[in-house]
Amino acid sequence: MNQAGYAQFCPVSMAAEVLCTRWTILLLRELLFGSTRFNDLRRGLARMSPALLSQRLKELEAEGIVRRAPGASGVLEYHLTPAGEALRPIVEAMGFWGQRWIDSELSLQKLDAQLLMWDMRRRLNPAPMPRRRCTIQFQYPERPETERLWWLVVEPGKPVDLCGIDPGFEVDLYVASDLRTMTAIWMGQDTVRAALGADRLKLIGDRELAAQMQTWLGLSSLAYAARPAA
Amino acid sequence: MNQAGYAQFCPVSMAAEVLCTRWTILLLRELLFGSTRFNDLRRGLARMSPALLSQRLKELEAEGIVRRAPGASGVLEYHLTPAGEALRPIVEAMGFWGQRWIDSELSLQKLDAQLLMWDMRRRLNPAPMPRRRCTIQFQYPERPETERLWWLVVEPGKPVDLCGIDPGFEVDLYVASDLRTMTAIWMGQDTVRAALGADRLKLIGDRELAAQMQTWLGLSSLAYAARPAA
DNA sequence: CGGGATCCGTAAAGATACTG
DNA sequence: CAGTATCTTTACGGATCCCG
Repeated sequence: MNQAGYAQFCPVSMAAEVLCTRWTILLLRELLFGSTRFNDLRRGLARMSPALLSQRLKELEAEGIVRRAPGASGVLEYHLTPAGEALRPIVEAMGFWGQRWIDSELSLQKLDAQLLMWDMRRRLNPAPMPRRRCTIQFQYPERPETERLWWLVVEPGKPVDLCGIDPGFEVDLYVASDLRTMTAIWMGQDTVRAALGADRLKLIGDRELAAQMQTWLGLSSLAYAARPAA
Repeated sequence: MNQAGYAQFCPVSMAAEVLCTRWTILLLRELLFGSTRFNDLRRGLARMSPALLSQRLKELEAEGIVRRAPGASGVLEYHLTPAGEALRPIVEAMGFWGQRWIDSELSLQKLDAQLLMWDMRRRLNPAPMPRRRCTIQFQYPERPETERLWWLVVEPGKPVDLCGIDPGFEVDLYVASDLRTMTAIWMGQDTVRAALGADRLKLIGDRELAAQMQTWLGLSSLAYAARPAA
């Protein structure tokens, strides 16, 4: 973006020089939503090359938005500084605008199972689930093999685990739908109940877990801006 | 920015595809601040090529953010649609963030007399001025010739006029300073009184007009987010 | 496996000139 | 006034490789 940027003293211009380069807003979204490690960031930014991710992280560090430091385990972690945390209203405002003014059909043409599952892992609410390990398998039968099957493993006291290959545990609940339906539920444009009723979603297994799905699933943090169906 | 964009259903991603291309945020700033014509937009975007400006306007029109139509005088005008007006919180949030977190020294290294004067023309408040035509000349003696002298002509009932060449009227007030000082005043980081006291600003002419300068000058619409001097 | 660096082809943007 | 046309420079994407 730079070769001296826009050369304007206006603070909008100064901010745009920092924020409006390719992938930067999405990288900040991942950091604001809690990812801290290089390869976790990559999971939310599937089509961003690692070279560019590395470059952007360095730029954000130089601009005082990101701090790079080894975490508890000794592995490098990237955290937002106060200046970076202060960007949250901007990223949220962009999300709300997108929800309100972009045709949801356009969004639903850009399905991404990895991004959806990764975001679900992050927002899943274990509170209404049984106090034991629960394994939930998601099936998207129409997708290519690499993104057809996913497992979420929820264990009390541990972070939720997302697997793309069978973790070997007995499955408590099977969730089957097309990826579009699950994405629409996640974005607040559809509901578990409506999708079940219209046969776009099937739940097989633990009755309790199935009944509570709308609750433990949570929703995208941007879902509450959703436009009511036209 | 595109070759299929980011390929993510997330609304932040959808918004970023629209907003985070070079010059787009600054173009929206100009439209949000009230410019409607191609060459007026160019005045606020000095280093943007007309080819790219034309391209961006077409893109924004295709995205439903800008409407292109002939104005009352028959000349083409660009206006924001409701979807475009809804972007105001985002652009404002970026301005506030820039004011709060970018070192003002960095901003003041990107002085731009044309941008400053054009913004002053837009925000000038004629209310405290005499009820007759007033001509104010600004001098930036250290600048290259093309941006050294500016005239603001304020006439009751007419839009404020900005000239880069002598309009020929008798000057009511001469304002002389370095461009940095006037920009800092405009951004709320300095005041007329302080600059006068420190001899960074000189006012010659109508006493009344000079005394009221801080009032009729107005300030950048982003000035109230200014960080107090360290 | 985490965290990158390198190389090369393509796409976007800048500079400048020109036009209906 | 409201843009095109053309040419050069820069940024980005994608594949591959490296190293602790």
